[in-house]
Amino acid sequence: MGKKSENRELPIALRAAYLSLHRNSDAVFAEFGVTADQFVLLATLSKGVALTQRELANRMNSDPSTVRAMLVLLERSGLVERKSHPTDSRARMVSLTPQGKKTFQSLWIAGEPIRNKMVDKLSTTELAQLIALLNRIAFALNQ
Amino acid sequence: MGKKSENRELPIALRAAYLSLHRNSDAVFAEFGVTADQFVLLATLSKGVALTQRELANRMNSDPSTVRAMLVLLERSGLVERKSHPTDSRARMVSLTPQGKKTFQSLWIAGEPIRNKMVDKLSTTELAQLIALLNRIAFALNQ
DNA sequence: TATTGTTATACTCTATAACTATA
DNA sequence: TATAGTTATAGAGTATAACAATA
Repeated sequence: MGKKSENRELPIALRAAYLSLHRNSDAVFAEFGVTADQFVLLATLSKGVALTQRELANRMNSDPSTVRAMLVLLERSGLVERKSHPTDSRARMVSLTPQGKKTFQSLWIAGEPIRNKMVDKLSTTELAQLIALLNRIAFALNQ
Repeated sequence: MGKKSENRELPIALRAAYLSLHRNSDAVFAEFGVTADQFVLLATLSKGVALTQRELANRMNSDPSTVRAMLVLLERSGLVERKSHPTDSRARMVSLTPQGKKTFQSLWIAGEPIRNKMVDKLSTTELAQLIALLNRIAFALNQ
């Protein structure tokens, strides 16, 4: 069966593509003192309103204690801040500082060549297919 | 442009799919005392002949010193062994021990539900497309 | 009772740079 | 000179479990 035999290749191909993306990102963001994973956190915050640490962890597919460790580092470098939640005094609202927003803009521009390199050789249709397939896999794995 | 706007989504989708795979794998392999990344190393060795540490690092898309750290752990748990290279006395040949081969077989079986979950909802064509697209992306990022 | 976040803790992966031994 | 591997070192992400405070 074709399917069975290629079953083995998918995890390897997925890993190779992700690691390449991760390494390229780390290399490009290093001059800003930011890691690829920290970029993801900043990008998540950049989308809009402040989030609780738990919401942030959920959206990043990460763990609350992992996110906390990252936030401590990012707070230390002045890119994020944590304020008390208006109604739930257990929670803390995380948001980008002005410097964090500025840095993120630079990071976004610096990362553009990577994003372009990924998609330049793909047609519009292929890109949409790829995203859809990846989302289906992630969904299936989380069931 | 459709392409430009979805440009942003691809890294996120790739990361989400990979992290789901990684977490599922870690969870399943934990009872064997093996991590997802160690599984990849063992799988690379299981394909055939012994490899030098450098070759192993290349095939795993990893770094020689990272691989060394992993090998130290795997040697300690008795799953791999390093013998001197027959002609190049600088190099060391890494291979699975008998116990390593046995454990890998168990790991391979234990991981089957994960691999199946990934592909069950995909047609044969979609699976082949996905693998091909991922490989193209990895290639492009390494240029 | 359940949930948010913190703390303590530990492990793994990652990678650079300096080093040795050899090719 | 270049290469294989080691060592030292450091940092970053990951996650579990126990805990306090609050919902």
